[in-house]
Amino acid sequence: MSGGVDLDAVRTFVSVADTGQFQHTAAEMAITQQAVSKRIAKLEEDLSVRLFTRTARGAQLTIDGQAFLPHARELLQAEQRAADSVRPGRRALRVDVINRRTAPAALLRDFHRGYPDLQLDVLVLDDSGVDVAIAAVRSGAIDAAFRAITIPARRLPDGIKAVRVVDEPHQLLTGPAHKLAAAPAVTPADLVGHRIWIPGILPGTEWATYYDDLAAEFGLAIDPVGPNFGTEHLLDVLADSATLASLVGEQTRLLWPTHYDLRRIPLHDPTPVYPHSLIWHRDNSHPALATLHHHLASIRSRRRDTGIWTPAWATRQA
Amino acid sequence: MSGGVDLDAVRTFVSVADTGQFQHTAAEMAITQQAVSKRIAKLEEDLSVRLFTRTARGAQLTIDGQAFLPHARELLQAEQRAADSVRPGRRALRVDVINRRTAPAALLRDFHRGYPDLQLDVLVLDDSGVDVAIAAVRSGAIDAAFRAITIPARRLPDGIKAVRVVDEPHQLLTGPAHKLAAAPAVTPADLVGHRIWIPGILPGTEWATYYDDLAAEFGLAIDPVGPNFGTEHLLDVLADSATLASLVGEQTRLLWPTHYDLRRIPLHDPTPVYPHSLIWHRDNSHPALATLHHHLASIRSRRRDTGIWTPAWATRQA
DNA sequence: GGCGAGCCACAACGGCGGGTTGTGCGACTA
DNA sequence: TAGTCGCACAACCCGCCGTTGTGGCTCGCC
Repeated sequence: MSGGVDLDAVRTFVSVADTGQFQHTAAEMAITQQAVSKRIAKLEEDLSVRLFTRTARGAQLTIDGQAFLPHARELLQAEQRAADSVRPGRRALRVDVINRRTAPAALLRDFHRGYPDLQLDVLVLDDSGVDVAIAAVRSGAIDAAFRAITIPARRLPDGIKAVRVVDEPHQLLTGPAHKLAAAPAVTPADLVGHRIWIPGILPGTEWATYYDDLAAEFGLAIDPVGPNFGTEHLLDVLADSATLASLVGEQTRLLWPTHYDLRRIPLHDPTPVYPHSLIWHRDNSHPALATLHHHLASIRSRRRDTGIWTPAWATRQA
Repeated sequence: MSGGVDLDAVRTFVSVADTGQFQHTAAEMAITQQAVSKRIAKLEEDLSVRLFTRTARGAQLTIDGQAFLPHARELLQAEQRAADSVRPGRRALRVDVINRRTAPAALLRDFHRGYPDLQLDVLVLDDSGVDVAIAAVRSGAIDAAFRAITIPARRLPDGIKAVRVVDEPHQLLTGPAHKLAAAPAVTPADLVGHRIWIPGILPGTEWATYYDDLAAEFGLAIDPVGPNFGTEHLLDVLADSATLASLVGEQTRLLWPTHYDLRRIPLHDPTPVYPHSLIWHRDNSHPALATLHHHLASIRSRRRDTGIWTPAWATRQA
């Protein structure tokens, strides 16, 4: 029960399965036939199963070998993808999002669906904050970031570019017992006096800035404090509460038990939207970055410009 | 450019990423802290990238490390699946099909969709022929097989059971210039005098037996000979031919360029169906096998019993 | 500010895994 | 039956990777 599988052995196995002969593989991999024999033998011992039947003119897959083969190929491809994800120079396009349930994440899923051949890595930088993202883009560690730009455009570091690409409308999320649960739509003014609970927002982050401004603008009681026990817990509390509500992005896909009977209620007059900008470096020549720009250009036309609200700092941007 | 990645190093990497400390990982993996340090260092060298920033109270992922982490997890899962596919005793349910484009393969895809947690391996035994499949089931090398049983039920080896589960209707496949291309449906009798081309059928296989009987029954000219250049070639030839047609399973999903304009024409009065039986061993106690039986039972009711044709040997079965 | 604690890296050493060469054995062929 | 082809076993040996021992760095605490 060593458990561990040697990838070189797996590579050797696949080669033998393809060529049908230990010797071919030996030549191909520039080792001796005996080494191939040993590798296969060890792999068979590790898996405690026989992979080939040795005949006088080669090796033939056993049924176990046939079952193992596709998994072996998949394993090697996974290794390739893993190595490619950090390969300096020609790695996957690396894009940062604030979190995986916001509109940009959904947008990137669509992008990936449209260009499945492009290597794409979506990641969530641990320390939230635009500065961190900008620094990462500047250093070349990541290729792009979807963030809300809370600082004036002219103060961006040299070479850093940013364009507002996605406005994510917010919706009110309530349980069935909430006073606004039956409303077809509500305005921000309707929310005055109601408690809005958005747990897990750390002070000083983009989120905090946005919700602070939103609360100040409309006189709302947005309560960002309180421990974040995860989305499930939030939904759990909302489902039973007549006084608490929350705000979620329109495209945020949440899963909850049907008996929770939560409601999503659109916001109007105006609709608060979260302004996501794409941030990238002027000199970044990653080919997939151009493709991403292209993809975004085809989407940007769908953006609404009237009836929406954003913080003052967002309207100062290009 | 060693290229090869050591899975033990990857395991170590993931552990350090989770715990945040080399020492924790060392204790967890029952090795020394120095060994962990070396493994990570070597992995970083292999990938020529820095994965952690070492601090005074632990190790923190770099951005490259964050990008690598999900791929590393995926890689380890792939290793697990590969090992599980042959793990004696509790390996994945192993089911043989005649080929991956027939109805049983589609059925297994549905089965897998319905029970995604079950480990399932679909394989195509190289040497076609029922006997091979039966022998494999008998030896326990595979758990089940979808095959056409061409021998009487009573002659099955002891312990081997078989039940006819899927009848796959055949359709005529023609190019736009074919004389029958515009017909909404045809009968086998309509095919007399037309050339039916089904390349790649080896003599002595289940397929050959079936098509021989079909041809004899209705006086058809089914031409199984000729080299098999692959499906693309077959479609290519059909698209341009006014005299050649082929037979395909109703559920066979073929992809062809739209300008080929190929037609699938149902067969009636009677509809030739290919009788797939599930073959398994009475004493096989693999839990997923019971689930498969359950799944099949819920489907079997959809089988038509009238207006179909099968070879005589098929009707002799239970 | 100095001292101790915690955590990681470097150095020297040793065992063993995995490569090599050399040889043997079984199967198919002429 | 001799020859060839293809894989396995044996002996050897190098290098990798683990160990122990130690040093350096950065905290936090008195």
